[in-house]
Amino acid sequence: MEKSFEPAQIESKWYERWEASGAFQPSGKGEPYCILLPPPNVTGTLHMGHAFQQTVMDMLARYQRMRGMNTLWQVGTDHAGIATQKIVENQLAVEDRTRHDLGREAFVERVWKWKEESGSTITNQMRRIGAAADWSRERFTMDEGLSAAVRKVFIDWYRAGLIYRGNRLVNWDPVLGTAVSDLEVNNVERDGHMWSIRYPVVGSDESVVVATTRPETMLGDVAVAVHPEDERYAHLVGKTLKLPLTDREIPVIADDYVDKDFGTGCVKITPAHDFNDYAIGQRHKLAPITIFTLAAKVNDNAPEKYRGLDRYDARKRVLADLEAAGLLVETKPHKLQVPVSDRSDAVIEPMLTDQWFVDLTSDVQTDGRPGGRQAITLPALDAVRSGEIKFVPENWATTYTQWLDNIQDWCISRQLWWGHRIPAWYDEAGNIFVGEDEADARANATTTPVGTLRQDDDVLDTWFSSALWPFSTMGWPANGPVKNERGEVVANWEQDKIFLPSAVLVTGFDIIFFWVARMVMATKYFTGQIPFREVYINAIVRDAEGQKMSKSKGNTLDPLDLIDGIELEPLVAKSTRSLLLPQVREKVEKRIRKDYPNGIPSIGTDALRFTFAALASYSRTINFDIKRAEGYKAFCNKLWNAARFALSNIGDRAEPAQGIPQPTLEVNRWILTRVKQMLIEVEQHFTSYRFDHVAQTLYEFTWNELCDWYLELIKPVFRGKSDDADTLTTIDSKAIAETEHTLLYVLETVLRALHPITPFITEEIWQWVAPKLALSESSLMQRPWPRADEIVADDAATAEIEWFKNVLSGIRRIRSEMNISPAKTIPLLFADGDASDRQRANKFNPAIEFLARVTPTPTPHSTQAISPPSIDPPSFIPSPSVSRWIEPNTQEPASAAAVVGSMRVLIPLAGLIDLGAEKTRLAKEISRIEVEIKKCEGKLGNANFVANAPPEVVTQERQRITDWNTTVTALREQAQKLG
RNA sequence: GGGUGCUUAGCUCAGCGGUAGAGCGUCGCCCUUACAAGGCGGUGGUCGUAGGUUCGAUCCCUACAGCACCCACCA
Repeated sequence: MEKSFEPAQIESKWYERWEASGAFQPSGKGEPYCILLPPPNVTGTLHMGHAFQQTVMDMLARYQRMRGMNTLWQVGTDHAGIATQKIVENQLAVEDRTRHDLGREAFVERVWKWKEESGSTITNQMRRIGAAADWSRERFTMDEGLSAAVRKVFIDWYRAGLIYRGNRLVNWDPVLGTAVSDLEVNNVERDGHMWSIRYPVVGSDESVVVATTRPETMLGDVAVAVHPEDERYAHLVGKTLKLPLTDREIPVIADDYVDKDFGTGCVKITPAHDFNDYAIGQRHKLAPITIFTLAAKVNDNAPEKYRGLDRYDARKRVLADLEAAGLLVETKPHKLQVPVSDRSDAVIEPMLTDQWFVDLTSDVQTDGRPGGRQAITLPALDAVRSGEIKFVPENWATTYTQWLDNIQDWCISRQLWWGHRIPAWYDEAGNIFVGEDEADARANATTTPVGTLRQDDDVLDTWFSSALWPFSTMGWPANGPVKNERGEVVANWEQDKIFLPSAVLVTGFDIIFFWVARMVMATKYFTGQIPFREVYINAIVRDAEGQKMSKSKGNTLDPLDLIDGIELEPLVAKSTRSLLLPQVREKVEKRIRKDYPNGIPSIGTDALRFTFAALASYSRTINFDIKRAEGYKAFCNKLWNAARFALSNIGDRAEPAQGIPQPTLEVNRWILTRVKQMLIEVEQHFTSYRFDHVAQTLYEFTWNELCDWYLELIKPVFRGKSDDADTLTTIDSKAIAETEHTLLYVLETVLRALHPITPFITEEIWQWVAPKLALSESSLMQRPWPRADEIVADDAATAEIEWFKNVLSGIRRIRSEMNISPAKTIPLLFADGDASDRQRANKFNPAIEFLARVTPTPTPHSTQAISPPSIDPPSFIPSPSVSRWIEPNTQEPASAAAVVGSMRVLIPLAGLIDLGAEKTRLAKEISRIEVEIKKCEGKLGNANFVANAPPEVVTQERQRITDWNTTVTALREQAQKLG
């Protein structure tokens, strides 16, 4: 093995070997366990959020696979309608062309070409994270198989009356030229104005004043509304107003939507460009007047002078004209929420257009069939309410159910070219025909088509196909095997439906509505099953200061840069490349030079994954700090070196050790006990998705138990090995053999337990370890998860080792506090204590001498052969009887002391220790314990405590006070001896 | 307006009814033959505020304050 851990050297080889071995595919044996990858946008590149989420999925998949589950991690990518179309349109823009220059067919072909060339960026990056996903089943939402599912779902829902086409007010993105769903609109606070405009009453000197943030929409006003109980305006209801700047007259209507106390209490009503106004217009049967084109320019319904103006130019003109007419009463600054398109940042314009909708709100259809609420929404709601689907952390269930309780119909048509084209045709009379293709649509027609049929130009919302992911990827609705474009079988519903429901969905809270809810709806409806049993909502990754990562802030991190490391200059270059504004570029560059003066060090995949695991508590954000990742790289190095230590001490065994060790030495029995506890905890934490605790448990075991203690404690055993083999007694070689076996077993077990988090380093080390244990598997990936119940715990051995650790810690503390060099050998004596202390001191003497650098006891017969030990079972190595013990009532040298139970561990002061400093140290220790004793006495002196607290708590408290008293007595005695 | 979180050591976070923990940082001593990406030891917290429940509250309840995020919004 190399001297230190070099991730780059070992990561490159293992992934390909694993994948080639078929280890990523379902074994076909055991209980099905499926994880669905939220298909990333095919346009995407891996960011920290992906890396985190995928690490979580990979840990689960690897863990369950080792546990013997028939594990499928289903992967694929999403066609991402708008995002992908935009990329290719941007390419065309460079050539000074638009998609319309190419025409639909050629454009779509070009997008496909782009997808073939660039669409696997993100999946290749996933491989660098170590994702053990089944790539042989990789799917794309526009695969033929998945497209067939989309068509069937659309047609079935249409025929069930659950999809309808309607002329409705929708969120229109005038830049992208398409409708978007409610979810794709963000409300952004902007500084604007509130304008008050006077509308004269026809045939009167009176007038009303309305307030608006969008004065240009007055051109489309159809009424002014007041509250029905507003006495100020009661006499005007039913009267007519002169709509300024136009030749139209509009009524005053009464509607209790109006808030009497807001503004003037009068609201202008523009049903064609405002959702609330639309509802009011419907209630009062007022025909909406659309005044904008789809590009948000004023149309021919407005007076001529405004036509063709962009909505913001129109606003200026309208205001100027109102001002000139003396009808602009007031202008004041006003903060308002502006609806902005998620994809283009364009301000959304509500527009009346023909669109397709999924009914999610009606209870019963006019013909008596169940409406969308009954058929789709409520089953999705019940799946979570009933607990059939569980959210982790569970409070997200509230978010889910509240959204479904207030859901609107889902606008599924998009005026794009890239996507699943809607399987609907229109005849020349405007009748609708839906089917797999034109022939099928005709065959299923209920009316005779008039003239030729023309297919709907629109495509479906990207999320429509994502909603089907849990069953479309399993081969639904085909009867037999589904093949990809290369002719390989990727799914077969008859076999693969065992993976439905999947075990857990790992995803971000931001797509609970977009995706999670819709998968439940569609999967429930079409398969009768839930799509997944649990939904683990992962945290959002922020920077070290808790700020959102964004390119314009310059605080993003590329997971691959963390893995590979990157020099400062290339980092600056790549971080500023896509930034357009010079001042932003400058700011970002400055920040990067400040944050990473030396670039980013290479952390390696394993350390990055360990960091993600360690951060994955139930908190909803995690702050990623490179410092932390560097700490976990150190952990990897620690593990690496522990393995080197083990392997170099064991050397080439003639015969490999096999099976689970049954050692007799306490130190070995103790570490096995600790391994058992560690495994039990790790399993619990996996079950509850507490990856932070999984990581912490493994970290602490590996570092604080295995490395800090076990490896140190067995050094005295192995020290015997370096001696001439002839001088070893039988017991020595037995002790060495069982220790080697235990060490190998423990190391191999911890490698298995760590493998889900750090697959690369564990595999690499395992390859060195496996031959020495005669393991038949060729890869750690094939090893079973270590079972805690195979290991026997030994509490007695644990008590022995705890005693020993206390003695050693006591000596170390004295050394440190008294400034005795760790290299200096010191004398050691024991006093007081009981019989078991004597026995233990005797037994552990050689280990104490070795590990605490203690002067060996002069043994009268040191030249003679070592006598057989009187203790059974043998300890580290057999020990001659020692003469460290100070008998009662004998003179003892002035010493520094540590107390273990009732025993005093003494280091004689002569020449080593400052008497005054030792007195101070003792006094401090005594007063600390006295405080504890006071606390205990306070509790036990309280009759209510003794009467009401659980008996075991009272017992525990009594035990504590006894222990403290023992310790403090010994300390006081020591203090007194020092004078 | 409705909802959901968070507030614990200098920083980032666990803990959650019965002795306040980790990592990083910091301080001291050590290049001790697995590891200086290391070892050993130390420092550091009246657990946001105020009440309540309880024998006992960082933990449960109530109110308040501050900070986030989500949803819906008054023209």
